Amino acid sequence: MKEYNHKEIEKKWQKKWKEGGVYKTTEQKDKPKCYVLDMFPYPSGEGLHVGHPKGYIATDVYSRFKKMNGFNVLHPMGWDAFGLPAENYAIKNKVHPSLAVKKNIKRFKEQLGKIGFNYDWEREINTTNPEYYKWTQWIFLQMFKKGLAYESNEPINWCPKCKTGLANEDLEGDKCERCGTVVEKKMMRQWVLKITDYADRMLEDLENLNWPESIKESQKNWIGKSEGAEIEFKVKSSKTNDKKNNVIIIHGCPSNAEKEMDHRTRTYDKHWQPWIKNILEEAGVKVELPLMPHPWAPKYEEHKKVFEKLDINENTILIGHSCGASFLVRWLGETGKKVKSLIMVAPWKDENDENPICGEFYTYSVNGNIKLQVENIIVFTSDNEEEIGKDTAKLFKDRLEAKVKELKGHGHFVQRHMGTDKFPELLEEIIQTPKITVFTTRPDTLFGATYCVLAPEHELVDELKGQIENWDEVEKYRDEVAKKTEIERTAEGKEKTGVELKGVKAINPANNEELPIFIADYVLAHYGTGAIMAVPAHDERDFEFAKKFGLEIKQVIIPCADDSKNPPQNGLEEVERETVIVYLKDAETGKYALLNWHGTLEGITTGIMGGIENGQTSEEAVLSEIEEESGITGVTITKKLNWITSARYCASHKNQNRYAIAHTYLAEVKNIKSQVEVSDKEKSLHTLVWVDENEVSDLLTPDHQKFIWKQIQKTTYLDGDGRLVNSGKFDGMDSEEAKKAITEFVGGQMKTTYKLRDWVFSRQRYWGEPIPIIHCEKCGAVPVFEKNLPVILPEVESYEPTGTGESPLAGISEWVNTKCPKCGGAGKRETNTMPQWAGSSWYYLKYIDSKNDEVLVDKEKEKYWSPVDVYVGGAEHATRHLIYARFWHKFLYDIGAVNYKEPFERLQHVGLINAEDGRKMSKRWGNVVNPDDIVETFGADTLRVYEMFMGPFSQSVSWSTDSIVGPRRFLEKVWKMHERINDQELKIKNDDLERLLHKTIKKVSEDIESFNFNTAISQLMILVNNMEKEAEISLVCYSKFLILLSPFAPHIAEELWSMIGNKESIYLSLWPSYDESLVKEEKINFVIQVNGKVRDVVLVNSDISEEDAKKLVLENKKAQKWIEGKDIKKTIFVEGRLVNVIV
RNA sequence: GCCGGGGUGGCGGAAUUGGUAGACGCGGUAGCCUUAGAAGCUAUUAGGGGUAACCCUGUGGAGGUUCAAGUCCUCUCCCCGGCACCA
Repeated sequence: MKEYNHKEIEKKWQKKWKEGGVYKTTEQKDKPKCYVLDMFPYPSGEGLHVGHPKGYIATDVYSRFKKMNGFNVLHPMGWDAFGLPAENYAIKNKVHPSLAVKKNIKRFKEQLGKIGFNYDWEREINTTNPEYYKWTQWIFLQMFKKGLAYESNEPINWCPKCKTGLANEDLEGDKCERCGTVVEKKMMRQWVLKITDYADRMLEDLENLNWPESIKESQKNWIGKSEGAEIEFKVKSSKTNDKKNNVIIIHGCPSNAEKEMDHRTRTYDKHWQPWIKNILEEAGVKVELPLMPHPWAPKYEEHKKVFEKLDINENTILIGHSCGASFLVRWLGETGKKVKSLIMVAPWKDENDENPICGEFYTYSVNGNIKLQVENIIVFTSDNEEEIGKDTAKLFKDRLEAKVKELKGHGHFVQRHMGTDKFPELLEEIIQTPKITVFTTRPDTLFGATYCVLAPEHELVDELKGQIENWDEVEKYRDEVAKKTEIERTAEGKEKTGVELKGVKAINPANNEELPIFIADYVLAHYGTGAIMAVPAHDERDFEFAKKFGLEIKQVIIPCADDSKNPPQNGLEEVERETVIVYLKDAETGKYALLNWHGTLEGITTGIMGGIENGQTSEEAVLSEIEEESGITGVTITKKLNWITSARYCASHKNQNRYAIAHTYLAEVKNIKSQVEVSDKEKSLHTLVWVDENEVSDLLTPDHQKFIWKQIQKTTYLDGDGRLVNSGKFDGMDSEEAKKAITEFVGGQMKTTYKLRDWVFSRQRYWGEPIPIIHCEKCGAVPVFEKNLPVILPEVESYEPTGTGESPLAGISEWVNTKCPKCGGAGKRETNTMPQWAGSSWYYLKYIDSKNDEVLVDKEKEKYWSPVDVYVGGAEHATRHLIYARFWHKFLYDIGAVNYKEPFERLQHVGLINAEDGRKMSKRWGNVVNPDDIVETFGADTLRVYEMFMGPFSQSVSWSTDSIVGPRRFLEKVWKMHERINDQELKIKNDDLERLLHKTIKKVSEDIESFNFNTAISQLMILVNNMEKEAEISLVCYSKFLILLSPFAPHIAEELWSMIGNKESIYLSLWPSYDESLVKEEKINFVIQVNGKVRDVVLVNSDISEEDAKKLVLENKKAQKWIEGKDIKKTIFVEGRLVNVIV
């Protein structure tokens, strides 16, 4: 028998497989399919190291296994060759990227070829082929057409070394993920994809994917959904408002004019006009409310004289009520006077109204043919349908609406009777109050907001410039912040900084309190609304800021802990109690007094505590409780805790649940001698103990007391839910309920916010897909006609980045200058290219139909092969490739290009292989192991088995050339065993071996399915070790074993397979099945325990009955030794496993 | 800080999901074979005690539940990965 010569065997079979075309994808539609996919590599110049193939070996094993189990298998490979790595390599080595890529691909393919993969190379794709990127461009165009690709001018991440803009996903902290350079913010026109539109769906569909939990978490985190509310805070200025607008109110004709008029002031106090005048004047608006002549019988001619004397100009807002409104319309129509706004309040009366005075509106506007020079018209129609009749009201409203549209083209209608006391729309129009819109996830804490913070960049700051008294200081701070990088701004543990905007205040809409406004860099401009309400009592960051700036901290949530030892019982009445808890310190020893409770509360340890009696202050309650429970007097209260806490528990002696609100104190006593006698009753309830400070937390038993103790030591904010306090009518409400209630109360909006930002999609580099857009002066950004795709990446003399923010493509005028596809005029091509992630966002679809030039992918084929059944790759793609690809896929689903909502059904992480020194394999460290060398020395099969055997597949491990001999020895054994095959003997003689074979088939099958390759191989080794002991090995057993081995070591398996007389490739044979009855052991090692300790192990039939087992124990000498002379209390029997005797 | 995954011999790692802890492999030790080495083969290899039969201890640490805990619960320490002033 010849030696195991791996070189010869591997070379021979690799050639035969290629020539025989065994790995060509089969597509019989009646068979189930299995799409097994690797994350395709970018072909770097360094070639493969030994870590790269690990994932490819796994997919190879898996797909071979599936193939032999009757599946049509799709297992393709391709190249992700656009992007910075290839381009930088090309620049460094002074070759054109396309040449470099070609060369690198060739080298990669050679290296992969030596390992013996079953890839179907007929479906190979390359993202840099025009036939491929035609479709990448096509997808972009579809997105553009759906409004998902847009141009934007925002500060983006600019890497000064790579000289290109980067998406958020391309950063590691504040550094470029590629080169480690700190990125800058740079304003730049860029293409952006609206990935945020898909945030919710990507989040939702994550649930059903068979993906590692860690990746799902990362994606959830990255998408960062949080639900909260947007709430508006009005800004009040202490300076008089310098608004240019003046308001003139023209009252109507009160139904009872003479009676209602205050004859002394000659105004109508009971009407809304003086009220609104007050509000507006308080807000700094100049208001006139002229008294019109003959209020009880108004006449237009009289009004006209008054109008002419008023200061009505283009900044004027006119408010007319009833006939006042009608006269104004007529007057404006007649004079053509320009005004800013006309607000008509209930200018009603139908045209048949016999009162000619109020009919003016109809005469001169609805029925007349006039033009008004008014910027904005607002009409409040009456909703008092009873008064004017339903039909009339509707008719009137419809006509009025039509008329105003005709007059101005816009204007809006609010159906509201003016007798009510709220008309915010009206006031908004006039006052134009600046507002801070904040985003919060905790609207329940609104009453605890004690200041507001804007991001320094917030545009409201500019708007308020005139009102801010310390503008110099504000500007200085903004400059400082602008200079910092994101990381410097957000570094943890950094002292909070900020500047108050003096002269302006925010109004808390919940309680109308005036709050100071700050700008501070702890508030980020790009998240939420760029503004927050600060609730220092319940938010860590606000708390720190408030402490530093000495701002008010106001508790509005009482945290509540249900006592786990004594939880509230369902169905019992809940009684609220005000209580005190005090932690008393002995000033001399530093120890604290705690109570160990007795009776029904046995086992409970607390601080000194008790209820506050009627008429007592809480301080008095503290002193009296200490005296009653400990007898100690002369106590000084040293601190009242800022926070009120609470607990719910069951007071079983009173048959009630209690909600105890606890005021907490620290107290100290200097001389414990001055004691009074503790009553017997108190003594029977508890014992006082003194303990060290660091023991207190461990000893306290009720959860909320532990919590309080922690709060005492931290003196910090309270996060979490609870009941509301200091919150007006919401006091006592649970925070969860209050979130909605308070948001509604202040007219806020429930709102969902995401951390995910839109995808910055343009790169200012050469080596990428050209963005298929033409810019035309007339038509703007125009898509290239689909029939003109692909837009070929032109040859260029210098492909190095320009650094000016323009791609090298911008320099090729003959390429840039083209015709606008829309108008035929002069147009310029978009010169930015797509990022590296573009081509990889959909490549898995092209494998399905790689040669199709008509469509992206044939839908029928896609329906058969999609989704990818198993996708194998590194965890580093969690928040880039895997988010982008899901986004594109969902988009393609929406436009009907694909059949399924998700691209990758199951995802498996491949753990990295580090170098022997534990570091990453890298040229830099000189610790790279080249697979070519391993294949040369040990063989591809050994490499494959070793990499699968190293450890759990998803875990990273260090390479060890020493350990590789194990798998090699294993294959040698397999090889040598061939000598002992008895090909006459078809049956396995040895029953045990047959059972082991079936067990092995089962285990290996299950383990490959679940990617536990290491244990599958270990089981194969066990089988081989046992087969080795046999003098003769049956052909059946050996054949089945070879099939089990073949996914891992295809070359040696194929060679031995043919040596035992098979003509067809082992790849085409059927995976063996196992007999369930043979998987179970016939005899088992049955464990005999005494008191839970193993005392003996005996070989018995696996179906031993409980009675036999018990007998067995009594007969067992070793067990008897432990049982003798003792009573058997209990015997536990576990079927097929053990018997345990308790004595 | 938050989220996720871990911690088992000298090393990589198994453990039927609560039932013999250390499978399989590397390494080590002793022996066989050999002129010698390599390879191979045999035995042994968690730690401690004992001539031995055998006994005790043991899965980062401390408690707990259970007849029985690497596995479940509570607290705690350490390592790896992700996110990080996200309101």
